[in-house]
Amino acid sequence: MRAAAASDETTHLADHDDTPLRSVSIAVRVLDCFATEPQLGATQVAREIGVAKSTASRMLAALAAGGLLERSRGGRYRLGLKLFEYGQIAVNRLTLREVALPVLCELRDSLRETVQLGIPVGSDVLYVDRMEIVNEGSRFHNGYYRRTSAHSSSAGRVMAAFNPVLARAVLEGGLPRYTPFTIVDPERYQQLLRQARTQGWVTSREEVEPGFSSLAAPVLVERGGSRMAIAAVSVVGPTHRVLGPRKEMVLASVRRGAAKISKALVHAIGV
Amino acid sequence: MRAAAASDETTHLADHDDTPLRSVSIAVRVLDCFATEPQLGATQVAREIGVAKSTASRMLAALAAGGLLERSRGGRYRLGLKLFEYGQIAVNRLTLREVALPVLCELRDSLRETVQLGIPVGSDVLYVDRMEIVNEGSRFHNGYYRRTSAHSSSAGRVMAAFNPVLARAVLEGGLPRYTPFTIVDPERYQQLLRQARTQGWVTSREEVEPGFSSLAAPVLVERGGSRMAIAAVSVVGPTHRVLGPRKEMVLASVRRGAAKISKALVHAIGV
DNA sequence: ACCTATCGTTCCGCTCGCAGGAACACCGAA
DNA sequence: TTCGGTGTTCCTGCGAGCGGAACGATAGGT
Repeated sequence: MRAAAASDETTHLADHDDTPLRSVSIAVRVLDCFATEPQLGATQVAREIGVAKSTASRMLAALAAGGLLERSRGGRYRLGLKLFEYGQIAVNRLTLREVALPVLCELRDSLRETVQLGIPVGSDVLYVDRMEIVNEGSRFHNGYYRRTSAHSSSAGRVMAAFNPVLARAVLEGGLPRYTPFTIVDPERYQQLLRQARTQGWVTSREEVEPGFSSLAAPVLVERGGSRMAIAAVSVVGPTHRVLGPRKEMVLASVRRGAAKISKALVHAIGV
Repeated sequence: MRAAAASDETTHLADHDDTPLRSVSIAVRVLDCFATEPQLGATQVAREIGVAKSTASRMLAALAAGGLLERSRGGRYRLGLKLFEYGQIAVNRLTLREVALPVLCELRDSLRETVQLGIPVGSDVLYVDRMEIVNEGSRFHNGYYRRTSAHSSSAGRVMAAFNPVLARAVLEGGLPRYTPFTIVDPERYQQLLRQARTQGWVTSREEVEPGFSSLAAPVLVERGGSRMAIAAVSVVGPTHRVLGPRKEMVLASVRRGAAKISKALVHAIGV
């Protein structure tokens, strides 16, 4: 997931030493630690990024003073709500989201299933919007809005089919396994991409989380003469509900919604 | 916001002079600039926080290298999507949100109006969840999830009624005017708080945005023998839809939902 | 097309903030 | 209580980074 330093870790500070502002760069790396672990102490952070314990402690205190981190009981730290606040500002600049909102709402209401809007980030898909419904009992708690590897989710795969940059990033990043159904063979994956390219949609049968499946259609924009995916609309729910008898109906709705967003984006400037 | 450290101690006007990690503290202040202005250049940031232009430029470059900022055309910067990603992680640790999710979904579906879940932050209310519906044409575009002054929104006022800390923060922070209907008189405000305390709910008639009104009920938890508001459920929409003939029905649903969340929180540990 | 005002970036030297190690305070478990 | 663990603080030298000025690039006014 941290594609930046994926190549070769090598504890000596080679990884991106061209860093201006050494302490700021350390601060960012401290923050990055919390992407995988919900809460951490000074010692663990120091070990993770390879600095002195005192340095980590000071850094944590400084970030907490700035509101980017918060203290939890036991002197440990966790990401602060200020990040949520700023994150909302960041994501709200996407006109994509604004355009997609009514379409996603309508989809959610007519299908009565959870609807997502994902965009490619590195070799992952980041869900920038999600319209939830109540799932009696079980819930899709893959974590809200977390990044997901683009090869296993339907949204990621359908975007890769229509986005060479993403496809290459996925293949270079490898295909980790999440469930027994996850596609991990690059050859098979590319075959699925070709298939997706011709049919214009993708399903993912319990490849991310057992019991849950999804299907997705791409949001396409004209870019340099060809149509490229900049986002995808996906519907996720218990397998029997989205890939069972309702599959054709759900699929038609999702494709129609994605197409509507694509069309609306033509008249919008920017992404 | 910075009110956290503004309690009383340390030096008088040097509001951030106690800084550990000077450059990290500057970096945070740079980020803070983007809370009000969507995109900024080095010169504006330098002027805003009072550092040399070169310093601001280096800081912006470092933050962009870390993904907290992104470059936009024209060499300017804006908040990066990584903040959104981390922000989601930060907000997902709130068990409040998890508990509230099904209730909010149900409210949204039965009322067919936009439903929000807010928590107090400083003297503001921060909306940590929002269930949207399609509002034909006009939309409540107060900006998703932005903080709102707690005195004018129904969620903020009902929380203040059941949360002395928030009430004091609001009164100390002043009551800015947003629309001709905004309550700006502290005396009148406190009277409304007393009224809210007895009736257990609050309405806000176009006090935040013309044409839109809301009503809210508090999420209460036992804290030190008395019941204190830690959140509020609010419904917002065009005035005639939420405060018109449907008002009593909407109000009953909101109060029932908030009570359900309060009850569910008793059996949950943490916040 | 020229010129100019203003932007963002880079260079450089002096300085002072900070990394690092060790000592300290503290908590929970054995 | 002891002990291994934590987070925090104190100190010092050294080098990272701040500020000022110089440099290209860009845009708008003329």
